[in-house]
Amino acid sequence: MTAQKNAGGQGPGETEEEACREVLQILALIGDKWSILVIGQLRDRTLRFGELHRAVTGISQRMLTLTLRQLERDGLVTRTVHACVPPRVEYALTELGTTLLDSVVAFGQWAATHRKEICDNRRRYDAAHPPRKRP
Amino acid sequence: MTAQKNAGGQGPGETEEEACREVLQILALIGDKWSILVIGQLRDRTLRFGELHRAVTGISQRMLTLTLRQLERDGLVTRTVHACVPPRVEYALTELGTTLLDSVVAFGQWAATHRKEICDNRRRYDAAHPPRKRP
DNA sequence: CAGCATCCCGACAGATACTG
DNA sequence: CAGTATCTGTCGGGATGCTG
Repeated sequence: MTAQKNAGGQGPGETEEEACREVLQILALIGDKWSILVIGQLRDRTLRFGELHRAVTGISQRMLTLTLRQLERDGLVTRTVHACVPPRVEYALTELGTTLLDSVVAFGQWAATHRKEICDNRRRYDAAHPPRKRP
Repeated sequence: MTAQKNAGGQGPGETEEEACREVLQILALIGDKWSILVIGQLRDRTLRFGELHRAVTGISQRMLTLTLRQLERDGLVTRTVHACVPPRVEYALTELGTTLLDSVVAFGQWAATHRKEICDNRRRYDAAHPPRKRP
């Protein structure tokens, strides 16, 4: 099925290399510590900056801003400024953002399913490979 | 569906917080630039260290070693040393590793499908938000 | 061949202070 | 309230050199 293979396929002068890089770049998005957490918070309702800041425990103001900017840039969230005082800025998931979240959750299923197994593997490995002795 | 919710669920004294952290940690695994590339190379055959080094373009010896150690620790790949000279070390995907790859590929579908859309969004955003003027 | 040890640099996260 | 600006420390990761 070439149509399948070419879903989101390369453009005319585009190499597979380039496409691969882009995909990796997108994968990195979900590896990002904060992105998924922020998106997760926006799952079922729009939130204000401060609400997000409180909801995502541990994130700094700076990181929240940067993360939101990136998500906005990618078209995963919308940023709506209400012209009033005090300022009121609301963030919401776009449809694209929702589909991303769904996919990530699907992958999260894998992680949840194999979490224990992986942790066990780690413990076993660490037991078998003790931290260097210094005689 | 509580059974669903508890797939890979928490142990006795384990908080949801901790479980969440672990899942995030696993998600970070695939955000890692090299992990997926290495795993991808091992998709259909076992490879030697040098072969991997050549196959994964751009990776440094150091990063390849570290990546492989992490994957081995997590039980995603096996490391087999053949006692001969010159040394011969072979890496292969475990079953767990295979299921991970499958899941990642599934997510990769999402990325491939929306790649263009995201890139367009970025271009549009960058056009609308020119890099700061300094008067 | 496979891989560990060391040095080193740039990127990036956190804290803090200031502004529309 | 919702940011921006700046400084600073850390840390990932590349290059290099040495071993089993």
